[in-house]
Amino acid sequence: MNIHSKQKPLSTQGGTGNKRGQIIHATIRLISEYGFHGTPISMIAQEAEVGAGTIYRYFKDKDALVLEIFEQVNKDFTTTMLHEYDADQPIQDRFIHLCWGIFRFGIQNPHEFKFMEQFYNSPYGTTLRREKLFCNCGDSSQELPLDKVFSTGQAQHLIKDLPLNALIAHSIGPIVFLVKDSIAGLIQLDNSTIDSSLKACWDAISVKRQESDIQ
Amino acid sequence: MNIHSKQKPLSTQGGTGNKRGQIIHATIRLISEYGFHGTPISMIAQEAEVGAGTIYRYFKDKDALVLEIFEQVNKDFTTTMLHEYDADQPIQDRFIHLCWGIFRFGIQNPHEFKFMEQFYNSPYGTTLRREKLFCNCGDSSQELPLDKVFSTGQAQHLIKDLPLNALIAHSIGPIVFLVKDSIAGLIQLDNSTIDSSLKACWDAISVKRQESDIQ
Amino acid sequence: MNIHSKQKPLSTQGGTGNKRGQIIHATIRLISEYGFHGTPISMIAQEAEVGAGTIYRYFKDKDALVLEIFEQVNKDFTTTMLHEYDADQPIQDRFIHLCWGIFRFGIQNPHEFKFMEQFYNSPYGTTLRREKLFCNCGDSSQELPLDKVFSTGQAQHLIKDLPLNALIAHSIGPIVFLVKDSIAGLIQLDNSTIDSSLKACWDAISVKRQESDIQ
Amino acid sequence: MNIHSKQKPLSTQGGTGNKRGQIIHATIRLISEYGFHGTPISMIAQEAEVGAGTIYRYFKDKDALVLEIFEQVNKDFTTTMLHEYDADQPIQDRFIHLCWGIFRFGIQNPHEFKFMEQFYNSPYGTTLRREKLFCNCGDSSQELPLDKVFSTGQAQHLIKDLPLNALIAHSIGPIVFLVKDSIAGLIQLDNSTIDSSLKACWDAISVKRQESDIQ
DNA sequence: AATGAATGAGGATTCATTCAT
DNA sequence: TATGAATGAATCCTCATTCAT
Repeated sequence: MNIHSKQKPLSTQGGTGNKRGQIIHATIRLISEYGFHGTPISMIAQEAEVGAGTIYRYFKDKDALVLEIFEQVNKDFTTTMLHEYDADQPIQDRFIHLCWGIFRFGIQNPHEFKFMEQFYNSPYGTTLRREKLFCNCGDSSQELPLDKVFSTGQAQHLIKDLPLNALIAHSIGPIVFLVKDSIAGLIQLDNSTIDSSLKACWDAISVKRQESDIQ
Repeated sequence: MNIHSKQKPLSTQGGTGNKRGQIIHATIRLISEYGFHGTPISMIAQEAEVGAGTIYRYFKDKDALVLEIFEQVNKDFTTTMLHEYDADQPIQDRFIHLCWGIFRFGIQNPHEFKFMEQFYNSPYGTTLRREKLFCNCGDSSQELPLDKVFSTGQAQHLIKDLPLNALIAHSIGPIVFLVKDSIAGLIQLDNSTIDSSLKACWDAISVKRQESDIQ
Repeated sequence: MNIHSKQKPLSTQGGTGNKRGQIIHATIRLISEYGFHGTPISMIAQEAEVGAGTIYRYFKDKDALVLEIFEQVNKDFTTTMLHEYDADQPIQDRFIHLCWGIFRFGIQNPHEFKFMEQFYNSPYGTTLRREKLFCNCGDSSQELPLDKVFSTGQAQHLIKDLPLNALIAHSIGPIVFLVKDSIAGLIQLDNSTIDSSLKACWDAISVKRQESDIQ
Repeated sequence: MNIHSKQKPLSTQGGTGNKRGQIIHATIRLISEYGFHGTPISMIAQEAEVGAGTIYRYFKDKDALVLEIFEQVNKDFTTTMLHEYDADQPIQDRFIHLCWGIFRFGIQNPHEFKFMEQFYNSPYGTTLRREKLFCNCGDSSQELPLDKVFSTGQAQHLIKDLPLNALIAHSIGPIVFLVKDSIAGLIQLDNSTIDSSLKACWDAISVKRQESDIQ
């Protein structure tokens, strides 16, 4: 199976019913394209082929709709990253695997990816970040896998001694840019391009042990 | 003078009057925080301590206001990047200089920086990108300095043979992430952190000449 | 049945619902009195006992509301004129019949009549006239019954050889004035007054056959 | 001198100064075209090449501006009608003379004519009419010349025994229609057309003495 | 006297949300 | 349960009027 093959979007697997799924999909598609404020409930209702009032049977209000979708999409995102992930592999392999997951998710779920971007660049996102920082409420208490890779890699002196945020910036930052460009049609993300990009990411964060040490 | 020292925001230097400047600043501050659609004209008027109608004396409508500010901020951004830039320096120095400029601009003009981010993540930004791509109208015909560095660096086999978009992703992507984190208070961007981050960016895109060449 | 007896205004017969009819009636009443620009949507909403937003469920915007009403009223007007009209009658009878129709319509539908006047004296009306003149688009291609009467009457040398516009001016001009005066309470339009007015109209446009014939 | 020859508009002869005249002319031109509500003060100021505030030096507010202009135009209108009027002539000649005046005024002062029309078809006009009716305030107490012609003509059994309003409707109604059509370019009002139209007006209101006399 | 920048009340329109069916 | 008509608060924008210069 190729990275570009279509697959049933994760975000509705396990949904409680059909209408709910239709609403979620419509919301993702529309918000990913027009943004939160550019997407009226009426438009969602129409795209979902559902009455406007029906949306309020499933979600308290527009905020709740978006928030709930974000959490679902975020969960799906993590799931994709962790698919076939083996924590016993070497650090570099684990890093590459996780980053591949981001590419996979973004390419296979462009709407969901852009939705997340919209979300992070909205007041929601800011609020969420702060909450994640200051109170460890929610289920975000568990250490994220990438963080684990970084801390372990640093302990093994494979990864540079940069702040965690910086390591994330140097690995996820480029990928986000690339996936967005890919969705916008500005770049063709074939496997070799992805491979060399991931190599570049690794170059950015890894200690260049090989050159001096080995020899 | 330190990177963190405050300075008069560029975007109003040379403004035609006081009210106009107040409006621009208020808009930048508010949109950087709440986004375009989350910032009503009335809120701008209040923040600018100006009547709502006054805004329309200076700008045709809300779109024109935002567009004009974006163009000004973008110009200021380029100016900051190119400050004391010397195209005769070695590629790596030029790369570092330009990237430092981004950090400088983002740290000294956090509102402007977030404003630009909001802009690029809105339908405006999408449109703008497409226009830049398909028609080389406007004054965007001149090659951007970073692009020049990349193409020159590639010609000298100093920089990896990645697509231009990918090179940009690997240099600007991390910086944008870091500046945003810095503005959000999630990381302290002191000079040494910036230096090591820029080193990481260079590692990502540069050919590791040393290893192979030396031997 | 007397000319002055009230009757259900034509313009809502066959309306799709109640609210729509309320909106139309309120609009006609208010615009007939205060004019297009003197009648805010909020006033229409209040008069129609309807939320302001409701109006936009039925009409795209204020222009569409007015335009649609005008077309309906115009249609009703024509219907009233042509009621029991017999094209086989002598010219004078046909002329009188049609003009009586204008009186009937104006007296029984004073608001609609003044609405039409407002419309014709607004930029809408001017535009409409020009369109009618220059392109025979729409369904205005069919000759109006009064025009037919005039051309036929001229062919029979019963009606003066004046330009069509002049004939219309001499027949409709006085009637419009009279109906407006009647609505304003400045004149009592009983049947005998109408009869003698119509006789005057006929005198204005008809060839005085009698005199010459006798001699 | 031909009816179509240009002449200095009456409405500013004897004005107190230049600015005032400019304002009045601009207002007439613009309101005649766009209507009262379609003509902002700012537009008048621009057309008059005068500061917006200046208008308020000469007129209390927009209402006063329009009202005052109307009174002036109305006075000019009467003046035009009465120009070289001889109350000792036969009734028909006097009638023709006065009606000719209306044509003259309308053709030579199309903006003023349309302004008056706009005025009469606005709430102002309605109000004015009522005031004219119920209280004989203002200087409207004097009998209008046309009224005098009608009453005298009726006394001489030359003019039909119709209500005064009806006589006005049958004489002014057609003329107003014709002048409006002329201004709109829908008809060419040369002298012979005007003559025959006035003949038609006379036919409408006059007793057909000839027929019966002959017998 | 003349100006036109500044104001804010008021107008058109949108849209999240409710509720009767 | 599902609907979509109805609502009115909130938004963008206009424009009559004021007032400092």
